[in-house]
Amino acid sequence: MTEMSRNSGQEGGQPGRIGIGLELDATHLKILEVLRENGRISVAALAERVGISRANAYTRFEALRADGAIKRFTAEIDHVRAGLGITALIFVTVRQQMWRQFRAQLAQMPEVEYCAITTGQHDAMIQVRVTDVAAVHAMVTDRLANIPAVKATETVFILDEVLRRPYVLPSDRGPARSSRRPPADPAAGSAKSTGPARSAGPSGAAGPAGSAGSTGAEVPLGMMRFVGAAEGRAQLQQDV
Amino acid sequence: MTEMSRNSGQEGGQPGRIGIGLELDATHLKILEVLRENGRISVAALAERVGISRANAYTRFEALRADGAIKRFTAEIDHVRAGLGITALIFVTVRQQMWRQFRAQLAQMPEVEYCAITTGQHDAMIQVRVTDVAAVHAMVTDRLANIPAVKATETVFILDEVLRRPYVLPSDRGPARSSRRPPADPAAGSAKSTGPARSAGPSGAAGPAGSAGSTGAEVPLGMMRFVGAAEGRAQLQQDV
DNA sequence: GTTGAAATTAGTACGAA
DNA sequence: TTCGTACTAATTTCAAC
Repeated sequence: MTEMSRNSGQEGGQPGRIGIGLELDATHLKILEVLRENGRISVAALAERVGISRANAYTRFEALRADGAIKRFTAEIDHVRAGLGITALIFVTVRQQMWRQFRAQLAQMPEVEYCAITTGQHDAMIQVRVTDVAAVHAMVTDRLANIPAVKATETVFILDEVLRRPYVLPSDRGPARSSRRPPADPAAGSAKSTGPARSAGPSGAAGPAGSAGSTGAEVPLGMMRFVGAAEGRAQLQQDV
Repeated sequence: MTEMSRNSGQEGGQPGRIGIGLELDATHLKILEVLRENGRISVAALAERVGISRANAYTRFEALRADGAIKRFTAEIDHVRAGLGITALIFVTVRQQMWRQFRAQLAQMPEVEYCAITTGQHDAMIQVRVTDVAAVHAMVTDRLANIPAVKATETVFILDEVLRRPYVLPSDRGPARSSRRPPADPAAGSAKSTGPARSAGPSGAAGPAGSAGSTGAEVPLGMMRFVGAAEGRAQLQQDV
C-alpha cells in the first residue's frame, strides 16, 4: 500500500494525459502549505489561516484529497524513540532485466522506509531503519544479497538528519516559476527546521563514524557534475 | 483545538539525560501504527481501532506528543501535482570546519526537502524538489557552489520513487527475526470521505499484533562492504 | 463564494472498578 | 492504570444569502 508509481496515482485524470485533474491555484497551495505543517488542523482553523470561508475550505480540502494532491495524512514519528536508532542508505545496482523482481522483494522488507530509482553509478537507493548496526548487516547480506536482481550494494550510515521538510511546495520559492532567482517568501509558514542534535548512534553503535575525508576535487564553478546513468538507462540529464 | 501548539520539546526528561521519558509499550506502538497511516483519525476512532477506551487514548495520545515520539502531523503531498516534477539527490562534500555554515545555508534553501549527514565518500546527502532540470543546475552551480563550506558535489536524478512508508516502526518486523513475510497492511481508511472528514473508518480489523521486535543481533559483521570516509569510490562491483 | 444556525462530534473532568 | 459516563466546547453540515 505504499507503492508509488510514476504517474503518481491518477484518479481524476484521463488515460494518456498525465496530470491536471485539478487546477491548483494559489489558495490550494496555501492550503497545502498549512496542512503539511499541521496535518491535524481543523478545517475551520485552516480556513481562517488561509483567509477563506469555512465552506470553501471544506470544498477545497475534499477536492485536494479526491484529486490525489494530498495523498494521505501521516504522523512523523521519532524513530529513535520508537526503537529504531540506526538509519542507513543502501545503494543498489540492479540487473537490468530484473527490476520487477527487485521491486517485489522490496515490498517484503518492512525496514525499508524509502526507495528511489536513480541515475548515476547505482540504480536505486533505499533507506532503512533498524535497531542496530548488526541488523543493517543482516539486511544487506542475508536479504538483499539473496535477491538475484541485486548485483552489488554499497552501504552508508546516516549520522544525523539535519533537516526534513514535510513536503516541498512551489510556493516556497515564491511565484511558481522555473529556475530563476527566488523572491522573498510570501506567507510561507516556513517549516520549522527539524531540531538537530539527533545522533544516529547514541548507543555507541554508530558504525564506522567520522568522515574526515575529502576527495580533493574542488568543484569547478559553473560545471555541474552529473553522474551518468548506469547501463542503458538514462536520458534525464542533459539540459545543463 | 487541533493546533500543534504543544511544545514538542522535552517534558518528562531529566536534565542531562536525553532519553526515554516515556516507556513505549505495545499499545503505544499500535497507536503510532494507526497514526502514521491516518494522521487525521479522531481519537475516538483511534481508541476503537487500538482497543482501548477513549479516555485512555487521549492520555496516551497526548503523552506521545508531549514526549516527542510523535514529532508532528503532516500531509503527504503529490509533488508532481503540486508542480515539482523533478527530484534530485545531491551528495555534498563539506569542509570539515564549516559545518555550521553549511547547515545555516541549507535552511535558506526551500527546495531542499531532506538532508542527512552520512558516512562514506560524501558527507551529506540532500534531496531537492524543483520544477525542472534547469532548476537543479541552478541550485547546484549558483547556490551550493557559492557556499564556501561546500567542497564538491555530485548530483543524481530520481527517476521513480518506488516506495515510501510513512515511518518504519519496530512492530513492522514482528516478534522474531524476519523472514519473508508480507506486512499484511490493514488498509488504512485513507479513502475518500466516508462521512466526517476526520473519520478513519470504523473498527477496522486490528492490525498485526506485532510486538516490539528485535532483529537477530548475533550476526557477525563480516563481508558487508561499508564505505569508509574518503576512500575512493573506485571499487563498485562486488558480489556480496 | 460567503455567512449563520442546527446537529453531531470532540475534548475534558471525575468517580468507580 | 484504565474504563465509563456526563458535561462543555468545538467542529461539520446544511441552509439561505
